[in-house]
Parts: sequence; C-alpha cells; structure tokens
Amino acid sequence: MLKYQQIATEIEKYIEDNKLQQGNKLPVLETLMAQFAASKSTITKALDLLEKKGVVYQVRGSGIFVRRHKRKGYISLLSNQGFKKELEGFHITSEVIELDVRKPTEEAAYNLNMNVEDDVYYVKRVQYMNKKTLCLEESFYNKSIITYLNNEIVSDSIFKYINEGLGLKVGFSDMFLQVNKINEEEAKYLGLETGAPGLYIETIYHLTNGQSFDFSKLTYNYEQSQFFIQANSHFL
Amino acid sequence: MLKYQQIATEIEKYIEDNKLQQGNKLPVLETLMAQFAASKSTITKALDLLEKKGVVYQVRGSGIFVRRHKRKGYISLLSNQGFKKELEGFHITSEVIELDVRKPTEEAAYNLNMNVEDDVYYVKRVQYMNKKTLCLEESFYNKSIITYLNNEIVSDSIFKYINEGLGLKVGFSDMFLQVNKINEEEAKYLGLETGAPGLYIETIYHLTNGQSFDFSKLTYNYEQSQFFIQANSHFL
DNA sequence: CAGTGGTCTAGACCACCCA
DNA sequence: GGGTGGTCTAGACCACTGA
Repeated sequence: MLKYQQIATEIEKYIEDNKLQQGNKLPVLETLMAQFAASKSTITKALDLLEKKGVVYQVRGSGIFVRRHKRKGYISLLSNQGFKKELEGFHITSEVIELDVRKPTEEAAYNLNMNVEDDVYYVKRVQYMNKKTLCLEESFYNKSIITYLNNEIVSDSIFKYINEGLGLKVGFSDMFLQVNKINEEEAKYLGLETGAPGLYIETIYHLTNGQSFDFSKLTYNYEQSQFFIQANSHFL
Repeated sequence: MLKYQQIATEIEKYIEDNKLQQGNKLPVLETLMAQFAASKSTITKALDLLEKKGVVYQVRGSGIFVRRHKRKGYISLLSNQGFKKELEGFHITSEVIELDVRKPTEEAAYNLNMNVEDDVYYVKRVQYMNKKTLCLEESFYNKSIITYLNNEIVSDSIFKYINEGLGLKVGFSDMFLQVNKINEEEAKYLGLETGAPGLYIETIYHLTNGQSFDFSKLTYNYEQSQFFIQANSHFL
C-alpha cells in the first residue's frame, strides 16, 4: 500500500476511534508530517484523498476539519459499487433469477462498446436489504473481460469477485438516473403495485484502463431507496 | 487564476475545440510540461482536477484519455449547484412564490446548525426548464451569512449572486435523495396528479470554511428529471 | 525494455484566517 | 503578524503497459 493511502487510512481511523464530529479540527500539517515521517506533499495528498471521499475539508489559513454529516438509513449512492454497502451496516442479499451467456441487446452493446455478435454474461437478480426488496437488477458483463461467472459468485458480491478473483481494478463509472412508474414485471419482483414510483438507474462501469465491462440497469423499490451523495465544488 | 487551474481550463478547451471523443489520447506529460512551461507536479495537479470533474482518466504506463460518456438531455446532478445548468444548454427560469425573512423550522435550524430564534431567508420557487416545470424548491438561507436577498436576485440565479454579489465561495454540499409519491401541493405546482412519482432531494450547502448557509428541499417533476453522475473509485 | 504515468522529497514562496 | 494551508519547482526513483 502506498504511503499516502496508508496515511489516509490511519487518519480516517483516528477520526473514527476518537469519534470526532463535524467541524472538529485535526492536527496541523507540521504535526502530521512529523507523526507520519512524510513530506508536506505526501500529507497533502493523503488529505486530498480524504477530501474527495468526503471525510474532511481543508480551510486555508485555518485548519483541517472533519466532515461527517451523514444520516442514518441513507446509502451512499457513489460508494454503492458492488460490495461497499455491507460496510455501512446494511445487510444485502441477492436472489438470482437468470444467469446465462448470450448476445447483448443493441443498447447493452452500445454502452459496453462491443459488437452485438460478442458474448456477454447476463445476470438478473433481486437484491434484498434487511430482508426487504431493495431493487431489481439486470446486468450485462463483457465476457471477454469477465471471463467466468457462476451462480455462487452471482449470489454473493460480483464486484468482490472481479477485484479479488479476477484481479481487475474498477476505475470509474457513469450513472444515469430517472424516476418512473414501474411496470408489471418490476412490480412483481419488488412486491409493489404496477405504476408505483421507481428509481431507475443505469450504470456503466469501467476498469482503470477505461474499458467498460459492466452495463447494469437497476430499479429501486422507492420505499427502501434513501441515498446520500457528498459533492465538492471543483465545479465552480 | 492559479497556474494548474489555468492549465486545466486550457486542456479542457483543447478537448472541446478538437472535439475529442471518449478514449482519445492526450499529449504525454512531457509535452504538456513543455507546452505550459510547468513542472510535472503542476501538470499532474491540473490533470487530477480534470479527473475529478470526469473529463479525463489517467492510465499509468499508457497515457491520458478523454472521458465523455454523457447522454443528451441528462442534467449533471452534482454540478447542479445553482447556475451550472445554464452552461449545459438547458434554459432554466424561476417563478418566485414566496420570499420573506422568518424563523427556521426545527428541521432547517438543525441542518443549518443555527438556533430557531435566528433569522433565515425563506424562498419558495418553481423552476422551469425549456418551459416545462422542472421542480418545486423550498430553501432556507442563514441570514447572518446571506445578509440580503430580493425578488430580482431570487428570480435569477441565487448562487451566482452569492458568488459574485456577496463574494462567498461555496465549498461542498451534502445531498439526500428519495423517491416518493408527491402530495397535493407539489402536484399543483408541478402540473401533475397527486400520487405521481417524485424525486425528492434535500441539500445542505457549505461555504469553503465549512459553514452551512443553505438548506434546500426540492421535488422534481419525474417527467423532466434525468440526471447523470460521474463517479471515481477512490472508494475501493 | 522503452515509454509513460505515479510517488515522494525538500524547500522556497504565496495566500488566507484570525486575534 | 503569527499560524496555517496551498502552490510550484527540480529531480530521484518506482510501477505499470504494450510492442
């Protein structure tokens, strides 16, 4: 593990252990430099990482402060990539409905940047959170990248397998979000009425090298869907 | 403007001008260093900024590539802070329903970290996108920070005024997102039926120094709400 | 193994916050 | 004006990619 990642992890642990709250001040840079025997840039890099993750915010001329304005029961929409939910104290299980190798739909092929003649793994699952239906998921995996899947893997965490089993690194993802009335099939699997509200999210996942390997379409049960997102303003 | 921001801006412009597509390669670091007469770290910092914004991705040992997998008609959920929508080719207008100084609700006071006896500006607006109702918005501004608002400001872009008029810098925001059936009032303003799906987002906006100044509750018209989010995996 | 990006350092200097 | 974080540099060395 890299030095700056290690430092970031330890600072995060320090915040956790000392139960620091929103606005609490961390030690000054010089102290951190001494404590971790690292140069200023390395400490800064660790703090930048924590800032991206929404753990701290830095105020020039003033200090480094803890940021944790979370609410209970809300799932992080962004760290929602596969298996992180477990870590936030949500118990997620999956029921596999379909799993096979097939040709992709036009839509899936387009989003995965592959040909319609190439193979994909198709997975359809219902996910449960704390025993309630959370979402219906339909995923297409580029078979030339995700070379093998089976029922056992798919019942557990697919992303964990991609990371640890296949040794692939997920780099970034593009999410597209809409709200709609759910159709009959979605209603059936989610245990709701046809026409009920549904949060509909399509995501394209890419490896660190930019290749897209997964196109997923999820319909969330609106009764269970509470998400939070932490945004930074590099936008302005 | 800082050197690395300037460089980031120019690289973004270069991508735009040359109409580079997803996966296209940018010049190598050394070239960029020479071209902008900057050190490696400065170029890297500019590229990190662009990576955060979802404009490029960097692959070690290979190169720097363009990332633009956007879809037409989708609004960026994160750069949705106040006035950016204009820049994405959406025409947004507002109709002010209420604007006054009052005491905050318990909820607003809690989220703005102020006392219920302190004053807030309360704003209720309907926003229109390309002449269709986009959302109903209810906002509470901490009056000790946002010292003045009037009808003209509120009809235009409040965030533009906060930046340019008051000279305040927005730092980060916490968003909480749910899907619900809309109530009678929301239905009336959005021109929908009571019980129709609604995307409900609460956001707390903070200045760069961490002070929260705005607590907003938005209900989006599900027929107009298509959002995209670009995520990076510093999570894993 | 050449090309390319990533990490890390030491240090100079700058910019902002607050008392 | 003292304290604190941010920018920028030059350069050594490391790690991954792909032909």
